[in-house]
Amino acid sequence: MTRYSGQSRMLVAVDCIIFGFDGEELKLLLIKRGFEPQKNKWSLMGGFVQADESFEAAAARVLHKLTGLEGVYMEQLFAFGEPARDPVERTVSITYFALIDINQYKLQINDEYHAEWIALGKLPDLIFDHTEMVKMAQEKLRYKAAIHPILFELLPQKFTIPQLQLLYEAVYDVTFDKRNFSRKVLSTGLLIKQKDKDRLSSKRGAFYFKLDKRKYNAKFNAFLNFVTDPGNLR
Amino acid sequence: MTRYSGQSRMLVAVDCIIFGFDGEELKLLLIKRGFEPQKNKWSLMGGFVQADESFEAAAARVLHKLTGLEGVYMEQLFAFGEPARDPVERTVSITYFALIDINQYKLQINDEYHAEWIALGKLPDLIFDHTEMVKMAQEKLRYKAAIHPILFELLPQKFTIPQLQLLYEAVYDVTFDKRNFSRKVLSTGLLIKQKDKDRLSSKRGAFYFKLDKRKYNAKFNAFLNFVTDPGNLR
DNA sequence: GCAAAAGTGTTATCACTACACCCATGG
DNA sequence: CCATGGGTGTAGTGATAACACTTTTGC
Repeated sequence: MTRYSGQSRMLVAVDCIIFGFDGEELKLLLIKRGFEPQKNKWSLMGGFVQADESFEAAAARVLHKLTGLEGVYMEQLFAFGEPARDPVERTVSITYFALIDINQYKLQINDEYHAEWIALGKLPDLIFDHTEMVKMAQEKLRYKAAIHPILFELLPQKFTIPQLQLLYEAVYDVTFDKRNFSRKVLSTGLLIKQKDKDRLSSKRGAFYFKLDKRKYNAKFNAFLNFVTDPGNLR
Repeated sequence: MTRYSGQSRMLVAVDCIIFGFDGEELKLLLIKRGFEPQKNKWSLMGGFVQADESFEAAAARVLHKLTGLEGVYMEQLFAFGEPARDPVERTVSITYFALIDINQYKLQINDEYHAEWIALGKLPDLIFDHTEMVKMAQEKLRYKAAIHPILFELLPQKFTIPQLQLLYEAVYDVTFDKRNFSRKVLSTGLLIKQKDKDRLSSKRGAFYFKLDKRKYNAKFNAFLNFVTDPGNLR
């Protein structure tokens, strides 16, 4: 037996929802689509899965092609498969969301795509069902970050507690009490205080911290209940 | 433009991980695969996605064909796409997990498939990557049920609190204190006490409860923290 | 009348919230 | 010397966990 007979075959693509944080806002890395249909419309970065390629490999390849980065935090989000989602022909999209340190990709590695960081609050119309994908990715980010310490993936290796707080506040669109916030993060034991300070954002300067990678891996599942009511979870 | 050129097209299937609870154990509804390769090996119920069919529709169709049921709780689990996962030809599998009231399908609607309920602890070898799918489904069930009241989907409309407790204990493989358990479930306000009792499982009899459907929908996202440490979440 | 499961209440501990002041520094 | 953001402590409240006895009834 070499083939299943009488079944239809479809194109399979991956699309990447790439999050970054610039210290103020959550942003997405979007591109201008390079081919028809909808050429030059805003779009997620994506690509077709090759015949001998896994989804993860395809997503990593696509992300690398755009940013030059490897080893990025990525997670499968959802498989989109409405029959008419791509008007050209039936194409299934396996979506991945990625969290990257925005400082690792401020310069355009590859300007073939005209990529830009765009704040989540100011998204343009996107092609096909990409807006729905983004919405789902944002919900999943909120959901997951309430339970697991994934937001560190959006920060540089060395970061301050006020920076971390700004990030959580941007993700959930709330404000936290800084005393309670710092107590809570520090009580996880995931942070290692550094000797040096960030002197850019204040006169006094704020101590840098690093993630304790060992504990991060060990406690990834124990970091429950970070945000009490993260809104619309799913 | 009528086709994307130079890309390979793949078969797309859905596979259903169908959970049931018989009052003692969590079980899966498995079938004996009806065609080559691996004919007569244990397998999840699945089928190819048709040219004009969405994934959800395909999963619902497959579930209905096996059980005769409609309107079942289903959720997309994960897209499996390793190039060699099906030795015949490249086939992508979009998996769905379903929670059904086992009493709705005790009789074989369709014995074309030789379906059987098999306890999670006693699973046979399954074809392809179906064992991995089951493992992931079980993890997701634990994860999600710790946060949302989905386990009610596994019970009949009328159920008792001791039954519900047995279900949670089976899902997490732990035991709970019955006083704390009943206080906690009742405090959600999701349950409506009935006038009649279940007299089968004890001499005294236990009151039946029903789900308050309105509150269930409203509080679906507020049912956090049911289980304190549900083990390996992801 | 006894075995078997249902049902219920109290106390101690822990985690979370709210809230206000001092510190270090660059200008 | 003052404006700016960094850093810390306490008290009140609510949720959770541990724990034992009484009730009902079929046999």
